[in-house]
Amino acid sequence: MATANIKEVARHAGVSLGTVSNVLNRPDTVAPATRQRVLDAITTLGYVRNDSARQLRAGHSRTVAIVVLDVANPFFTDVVRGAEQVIEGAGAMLVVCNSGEDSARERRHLELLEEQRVRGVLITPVDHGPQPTLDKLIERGIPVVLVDRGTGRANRCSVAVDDVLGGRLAMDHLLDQGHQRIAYLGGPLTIAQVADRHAGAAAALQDRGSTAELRVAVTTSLTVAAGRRAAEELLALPVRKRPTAVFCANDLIALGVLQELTARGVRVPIDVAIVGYDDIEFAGAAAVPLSSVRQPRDQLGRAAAELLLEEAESGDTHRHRHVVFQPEMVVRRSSDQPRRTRR
Amino acid sequence: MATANIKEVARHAGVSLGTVSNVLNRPDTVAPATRQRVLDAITTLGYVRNDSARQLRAGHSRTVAIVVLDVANPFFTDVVRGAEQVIEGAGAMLVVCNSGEDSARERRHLELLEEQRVRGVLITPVDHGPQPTLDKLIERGIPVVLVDRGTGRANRCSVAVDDVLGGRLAMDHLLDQGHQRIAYLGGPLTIAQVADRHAGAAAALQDRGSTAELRVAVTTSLTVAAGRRAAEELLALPVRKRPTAVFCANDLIALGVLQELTARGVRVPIDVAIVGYDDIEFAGAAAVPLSSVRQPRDQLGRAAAELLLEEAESGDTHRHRHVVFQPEMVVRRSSDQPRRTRR
DNA sequence: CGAACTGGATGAAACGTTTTAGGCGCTATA
DNA sequence: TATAGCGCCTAAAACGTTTCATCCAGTTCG
Repeated sequence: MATANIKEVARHAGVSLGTVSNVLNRPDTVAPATRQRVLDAITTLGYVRNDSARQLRAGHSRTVAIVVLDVANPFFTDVVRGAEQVIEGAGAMLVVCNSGEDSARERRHLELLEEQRVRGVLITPVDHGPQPTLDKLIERGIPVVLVDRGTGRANRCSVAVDDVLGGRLAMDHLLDQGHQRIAYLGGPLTIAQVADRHAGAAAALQDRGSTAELRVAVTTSLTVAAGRRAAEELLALPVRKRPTAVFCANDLIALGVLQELTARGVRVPIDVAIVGYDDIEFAGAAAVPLSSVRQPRDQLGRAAAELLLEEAESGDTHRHRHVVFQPEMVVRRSSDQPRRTRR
Repeated sequence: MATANIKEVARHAGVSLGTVSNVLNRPDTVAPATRQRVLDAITTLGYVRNDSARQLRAGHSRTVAIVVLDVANPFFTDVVRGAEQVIEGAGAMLVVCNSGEDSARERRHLELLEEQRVRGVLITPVDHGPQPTLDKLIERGIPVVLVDRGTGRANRCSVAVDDVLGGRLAMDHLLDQGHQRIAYLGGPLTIAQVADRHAGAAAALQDRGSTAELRVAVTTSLTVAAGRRAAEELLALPVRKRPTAVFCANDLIALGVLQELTARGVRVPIDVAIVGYDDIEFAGAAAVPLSSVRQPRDQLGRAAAELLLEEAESGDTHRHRHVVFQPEMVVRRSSDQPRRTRR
């Protein structure tokens, strides 16, 4: 119970304290016989390294934190899995913190992480404006990598997916299918992704010189429930004005829309086509498999983790980088229904 | 950059080092004027407590870890959210570790957590047999609470949901609807939940003296893909032998089944009824909303966290407890189709 | 044979806290 | 006027590592 420490191990093995430390950290510098004696002592005493002491000495820990907006959002869980691979491969530990889209919680987490002198932080910040707590981390020399948000800041690395391109891809697909009345569902528009995807859709329309109409319906959040409500509003429109296709800012909304439409007897994709965004696992598993814009989520996590480790190791010589991935259109049944253009 | 420490703060404020510590930990024991001087010094120097040193002194950290089988499984994310509330309410920090159903990774995590002298561990262990790494933690005095697995161990607390009851509820519901050929889908059977839910279903059958048939189809995992494959196998049966209802060990399987069946033109619930388990968010959001056995997931997380904190505080006087929650049958469209009993 | 290395081990310092025992100057009490 | 008590503060001892400067005994080389 009274946890054995390195000193007791040393005494037990009949060597000095420094030698035990060498066995632990530079095994090749100690003679095989001695090494074995120390290892034996370690196992018989059940010694386990005290990481607090080690960190205290080292000045920083070996854990990397990822602060996500919502642990329950499949997008982030995939990013986490990607980051895990890299971080654990480097012998460090990834801990997941959940801000729950709440800046106060985010701040509290960052403060605690700073106290813990974490090796680095991967974060999708709640706010877009100035981020004093984050800047403080950076000043202190803790590497920060922005995930899927805020590309373009000079004092930190970032990884992101080209949301404007994603919006284009979705819109091009729907236009290819001959849709003339299209709705974009998502919100709040203060979220950069939501705005960018819409910008991409609008740009696609303009580039083609299409006469199609793109209407925006702003939702209060990016959830299934919000999707249901948005669908209700669509259904309130007279059929002639009703969009024949909806492009949703994420798959949760799309699933909500899908559920509400089918519940009300509107056929997908015959009456209304749906395209989502993110391509979460459940997108393909929906009763009407959902077309979606796929983001390379685990790559996003991996790239972020790699940038972080790189910065943590190279220190001052590090030059911040901004990696942008390209999304991909995945067409499934929910939008696979070409229609005649109506004049 | 060269992080200020408590000593510099003391010098800056013209007090002793111990006084600064008192301002931080027992503010009321220091005279208001001095306190203010110290606080000013802290802000001007941008001092941030070094948690490693604090932990080293204290002998343990203020973080609690939760080790889940899969961060991407909505069941666990909800448990995490419940636990978070309690842990953060107590001023501690919850970190999420992902074992990914891999005992090696689980072990590695536990070892690192032990090195970090975490305050406690909430865990759903990968294996059911003896758990040496976990026992080692307990011997060292680190509280461990089992989550949804392994109730009945003497040396640790646990929280769980009554899976046998859950199986009963589902089966009773299907029998009430008049089904005579029912399949139970899930696996591997070495997972206690999978076995218990089946046991409950079988018990319900027996208690009623029903003549209905309960066939078991074992899957290799509890995923959407496994559900699809299981559905394929069901479809291979001649229609007369085909079950009219399937009870799935979890919602992921149920969603997979639902997708495959509808893709193959089998109508749910008219041709085949489906009942899932867990009632994840997507269950209600499926195109045919899924009947499911709901587990009080956040309560599970909350209760686990409370037990943990209790144990961490009371120390030796603690008596281990095993909390069991009761599941609830949520009937939705996927099984809402009474049928005439066929003889 | 002396000098220069070398592999292997040692001892002590340092990391930044918290805590404990005590010190100092007052005031209230007997 | 002693004494005890109190409020406020200080000094020093831990906590368990890692690292760095040494040291020692061989070995190699000129």
